This record gives sequence, C-alpha cells and structure tokens, in this order.
Amino acid sequence: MQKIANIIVDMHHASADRIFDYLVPEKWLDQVCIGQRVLVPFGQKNKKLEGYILGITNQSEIDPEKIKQISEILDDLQPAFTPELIQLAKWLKDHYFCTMSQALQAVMPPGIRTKSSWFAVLESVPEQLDDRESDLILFLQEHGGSAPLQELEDTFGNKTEAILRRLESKIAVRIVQKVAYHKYIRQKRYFTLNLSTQDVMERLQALEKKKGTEQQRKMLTFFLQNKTVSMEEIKKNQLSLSSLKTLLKNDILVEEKKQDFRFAADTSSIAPTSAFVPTAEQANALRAIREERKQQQERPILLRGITSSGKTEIYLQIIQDVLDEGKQAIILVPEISLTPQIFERFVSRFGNQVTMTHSRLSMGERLDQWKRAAAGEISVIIGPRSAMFVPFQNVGIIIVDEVQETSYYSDLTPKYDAREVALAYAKITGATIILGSATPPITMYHKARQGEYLLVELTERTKGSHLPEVILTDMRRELANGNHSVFSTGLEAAIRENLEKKQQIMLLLNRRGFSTFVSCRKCGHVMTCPQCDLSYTYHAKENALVCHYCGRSVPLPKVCPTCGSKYIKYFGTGTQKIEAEARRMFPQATILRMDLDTTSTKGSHEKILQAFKKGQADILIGTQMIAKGHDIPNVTLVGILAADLALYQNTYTAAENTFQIITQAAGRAGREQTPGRVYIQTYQPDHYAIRLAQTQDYAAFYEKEISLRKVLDYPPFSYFFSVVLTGDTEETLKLAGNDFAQLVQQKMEPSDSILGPSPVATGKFRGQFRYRLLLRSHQEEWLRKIIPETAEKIKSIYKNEIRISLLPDIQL
DNA sequence: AGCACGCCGACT
DNA sequence: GTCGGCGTGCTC
Repeated sequence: MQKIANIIVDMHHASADRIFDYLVPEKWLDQVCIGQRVLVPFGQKNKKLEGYILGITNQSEIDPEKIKQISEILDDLQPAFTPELIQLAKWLKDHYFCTMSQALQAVMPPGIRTKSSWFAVLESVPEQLDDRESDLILFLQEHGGSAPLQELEDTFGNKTEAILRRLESKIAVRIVQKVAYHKYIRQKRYFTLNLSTQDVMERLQALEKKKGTEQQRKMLTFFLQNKTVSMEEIKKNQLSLSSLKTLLKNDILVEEKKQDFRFAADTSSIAPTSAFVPTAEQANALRAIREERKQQQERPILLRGITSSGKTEIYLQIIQDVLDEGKQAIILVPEISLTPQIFERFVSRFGNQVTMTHSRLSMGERLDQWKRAAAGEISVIIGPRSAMFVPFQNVGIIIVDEVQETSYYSDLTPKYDAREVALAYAKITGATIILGSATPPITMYHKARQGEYLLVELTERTKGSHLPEVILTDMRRELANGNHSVFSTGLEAAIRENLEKKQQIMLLLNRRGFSTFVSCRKCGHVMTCPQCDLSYTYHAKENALVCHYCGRSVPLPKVCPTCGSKYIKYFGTGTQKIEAEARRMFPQATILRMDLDTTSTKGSHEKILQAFKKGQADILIGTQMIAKGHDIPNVTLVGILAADLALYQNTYTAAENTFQIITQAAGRAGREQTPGRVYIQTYQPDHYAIRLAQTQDYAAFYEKEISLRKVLDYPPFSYFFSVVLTGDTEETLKLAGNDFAQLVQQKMEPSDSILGPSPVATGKFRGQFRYRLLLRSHQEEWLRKIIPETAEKIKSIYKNEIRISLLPDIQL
C-alpha cells in the first residue's frame, strides 16, 4: 500500500506554515518514520527543501496528480524528533508565534540543517547575444563553466537575474541547486572472517608450508578467537597492516564501517562515589519532593537553597529515583557555570550513562551525544538550554539549576526562554521539574507561595562556611568629602590590604546591557518617569530623557531637581576607565580586564579566567560575566563599583536584577577557610534592593518587591506583551504603531493599558528603525489572541513597509 | 519566502 | 509591439 508523509517544509512564512503531503517512494516504505528529516521538491521549480515528517498515512485529500515524491531521507539512523519533541515544537510555535519549521529547527540538534546554494552552469554559447549576456558567458567560461549565483550578483549587479533568465530561455545557461549537509559521522573500521572455521583451519595448514606467512597466520589465529575485530584492536595487538590488506584483497576478511560515537569528555579517571547521608534539612526536602512526585497532578518544584546548602545532592538523589524507574534526566545549567567539577560529580555518581553538551564541543561531538541519547546509551545529560532537546524516550525529570539566570533566554528565532520551555516540556512528558536557585525570580517565588509550585527551601549551609562580610559605602558622602575617584576610601584601603596579603581582588562593574540613565552624583537622585517609576533613558540626539515604557519625553535638566547640584549627568563609566584608574592608584598590582572588548575571540573568556585562577594577576576587573559561577579560592575581596547601575535599567525587574547581582557577587568572596569581604558602592544605600542584598535576606526582599509590584500593577499581577515594529522610515513606524494601539484599544478592558509606541533604545539597527509598543493586560489569553490578530491586520495595511515581531513577556 | 502570472505604463 | 514595474495567489 502507498504511504503518504505529512511534511512541514523549511519555509519560514506564515502562508506556507502547514502540512504538505508527499508520496514515499517504494524503496523507502520500510524506512520512513515520524520525526525524520527529508529532502522534498517544492514549488514550480521543484526546489529542494528540507522537510520534517510529522505524520504518515495511507491516503491524502490532495489531488494525486499534484503529489510529489520525497527525494531523500536525511536521518538514516534515528529520527531527529521524538513524538514528545514534536509536541514541544508545537508548543513553541503557539507560544512564541513562529512557524512550525522554525520551532522544529530550534529543537533540532545543532549544525545538521542542510545548506542550499545555487549555481549557474554554462550549457552552450548561442550566436545572438547582447553585451551583458556575452559578458556573463565570458565570466562563466573563465570560471570553469559554472559560478555561484551570489558571486554573479556581486559582479553583475541587480540586473543579473534578468540576464540569467534570458540566457536560460536560450538554453545557454542552466541554474542548478546544490544541497549540502554534514552528517558528522565518525566511522570505525571493523573486520570479520568471511570463511568458516573449517576453511580457516585448512588455510592455516596450507600457509604453514609457505615461508614469510607468519604475520598472516598470526592474524588468522587472532580472528579465530575474536569474530569481529576493530582497527584499534589490530593496532593494539601489533598485527601486520599489510597482511590485513592481503586478507581483504583475497576476500578472506570483509570490512565493515560502523558509526563510532564520540564522548563529551574522558571519564575514565573519575572515581565512583555514593550518595551522602542527607542532613535533617535535606532529608525533609527529599521527603517533600518524593511526596510530590507521587501526586496525580504533580506540580513544578521550586528548590530555593542558599549557597552551599547542598542543592546538588538533592538533585542527585532524586535523579537516582528517576533512573531506577528506567527514565532519563535532563539537567539545565547556564553555559558559564558548566564546569568540569559539576560533570565529574554526576559521573562519579551515575557513571558513563552521564554526558554533557556545551559550546566548546565540536559539532560532531555534540551531535553524537544526541545520537547516544536516541540509542539509549545515556540517561543523564547536563548542558545549557539546547540540552533539553536530546531525543530521550522517557524523560523522567528536568532540573533547571540557577533558574534566575537570564542566559536561559535565547536571542535566536524563535526567541524562547528555556525555563518556560522546560516547564512546558515537563507537562508534555509528565516529567518532574525542579527549579533551583538561591534567589529565584520574584514571579516564580510568588507562584510557589500561592501553591502553584511546590516550595522546598534549604536555609542552612552544610559545610559551616561563613557568609562574607558585606560593607555598603555611600558614594554621595565620598563626593561630599572631596573623593572624585571611582573607588571609595574604604574599598581603596581594602584593596591595598589585600595586595599586601597577596590575596586576589575582583572588581565588578555591572554595566553591560544597561542604557544610559541620568543621575545626580551629589544626592543620588535618578531621573525617573513619574508614571512608570522607571528610569528615563538619555537620548543624546534630542538631548532629552525618554521613558521606554510609556514614551514620555522631557528635556534634560541642567541642575538636579531635588538638590540643585549641577553634578547631574548621564552615567557611562566603562571598564577601561576603571582599569586606567586602578593602574594609576595601584601601580604595583597586575591587573586583568574582562569585558566584551577583551573576550570577543572564542575561548578568550576562559583564558583570562584561567590566568587569574592561577594567580597571574592580583586584580580582575570586569562586567557581571566575572561574577557568575567561578570559584577562585584566593579571591577574598569583591568590589561592586556601582551597585546602583542595575537599578536603573528601564524594566520592572530592575530591583530584582540588582538584588541578584549583588548576592551573586557576594558569593564569590571567600571560601571555606578565609572569610571574604564585599564592598558595595552605591549612591542609594537606603534602597531596599541594596540594603537587603547586604544582609542576603531574600524573603524580606520578596515581601517588599511583591508589594511594590502589586501597587504598580507589574507582573505577576499583570501580563506584558511587547510588539516591535521594524522599518525604513520612522514616520511609517509611528503611524503603524498608532494604528496598532488604536485597534487594540477598541477592544481592551479599562484596566488594561498600552504604552508607546516609543523608539527602541538601541536606535537604528541594521539601517532600520525600531519602535516598540508595550501592552499590559490582566487577561493573558485575551492578549495572546488579540495581538497576533491585530498584527495581521496591520501587516496587510502596511505590507512590506514594516516588519512586526511579537515578544510575549517571560512567565515563570 | 520565492516564484509565476497578469495587468499596466514607458521605451526601442 | 515588448520590457519591466509590482499586486495577487500558490506551493503537496
């Protein structure tokens, strides 16, 4: 019977975002399965496109005349997608408003997508040609008869397409498509006897009479003992390669190539360990989690545990339960904290069924972890967000460690947040999900408090290590005392003391990702939008302050509105400036700087950290990237130079981010034996985020923050959705933005609101302007329905003058 | 998204 | 009469 494959094609457009039916050629009837990638002919030109089989049936509604055949199967071993991963892709499509092919590609292992390129091939040289045509023909002749279309367009300009079309109709040139893909397969050579034991014995006897056949006889004897032998074993046993060749030539041995999976790391030297005896607090946590796992309607579990409270041990013991059930475990970590130590800890507990993925593995190594997962070779994977998509058959648990980390957000299309995706995937697979953090996102903790998540807390440190001493320095007072330096007197003294004691220092300037805000250096006042309670962003072009939530714009004041000081200016101190000042003040110290400039090349990040770890420098200056997950024992002093900076981001999570950055940086100072010190330099020592970070009081911070969110109607009490319009002219964007706002306004509730359209802070991006519209509602579902509908309407009015991207707020 | 078809005005 | 502009509609 015929088989019809229901296929999604690699075509990122809403109108082509549906199933297309293709006939499975007879030779592949037994081979095709759901989840496979294929190549299919598509459109009038039968252009080859990558396609994804989402279903297989015997019949099609489509006119049989129109149905084409699959041209190639791309995944011969295992399909790229399990049924659960296909379901997850559907969720991605619905939740992030992308096409199904984009969603599937996000879930797909990296690097295996086919690449298509087009070439013009010279067929004949006709008599009658105009100048341009003969120029192009000449070019092709000079390039061996064919050239990539891109290259032709670069040399002949925008008329190339028309010229080529004419030449094509004259049968002078043929346009051909080449589809390239890499399978990243490393093969191992295996050899097997092609004769019966009897025949080999006879042959051995015959050879004994001949001289110089010792090597062959040795080889044959070896093969009698071991049926199939790999090239590796042959070399290891010092068997002759030339006799191998002879035996192959005479068909006595046959060669077979088998796929050889690469491992993520060498685990041979890792000694096994067994489960620790849990502390009383850990035992309680384990009991609560195990109890929840038995429930019919299992909730996500929020495991809030302070640094060194033993969260990892909880993970390990629950994972053991899951493995005993014959299921698999996914552990998501932020890329930066995936250290060999974490991996080793998992391997020492669970052996070689553990693997990991990260960006420093080669494409082939990464893909092999995918294949090992599909083949059932492994059951635990540790890695950053993409590790979630390994094709496990029966996912039993997903752990998201350091769940507060924003690096779970992916900037590619679809712009997904791995934490949201993990929650969705857990629902699809029925897996347990544990979200671990010392400082969970406010919305997440709120859900746990409401009972939507199970809240499990660890508040005791297991090893009796000390919290660092945290000192706040008031920079306003420093300025009043005549200190114009970036270092407070307290921090300066502490640095000198540390240099004396030969202990290391980290200086943190959390500048990255923040827009320029305007503040008064005398009194600390920050220019803020009265309506949204968010810092204004300074726009140099108009010399004005703009609120990026509501679009309100006010001229830049000349003096501080609170104290009248003229020390009011936009903040813009960079790490270079700090470095220069540090070199001037501490000429005897060796200083390393780590920021976007010094880490642009691959691996430079690691190199700088390694150098610092080895003690090759006294001071490391950097953006918040240095604060994350690195244990450097000799660091006993951390200076946060401008703790307020994060406070003035123009987002409602500013206070939350500030609290997290400070808490995290404080965790870097001092280890078990040597207590550390943390200096927080601030112009607002009384701000609750700073004050409560000093005492590391998460619970108090949550209470304060959640009450403010309630007053200001920010999430979790409302739901945000931003719409970004991109286009060539600002005028059109403003018009389209206003039209969009008007359409939504007609239908919304009085408590809902629309902010903007306002220009996006980064200004012109790739030569295009961007405007943002921020919508706030209390009915998430309504918003998620009305916005795409409105976007379609606006698109049909403005056609290709604008592009619209829909960015729902992250919901945790 | 591409690509073709088709309808319209501007040229050899 | 034909070339090329882009509005519309389809892709199994």
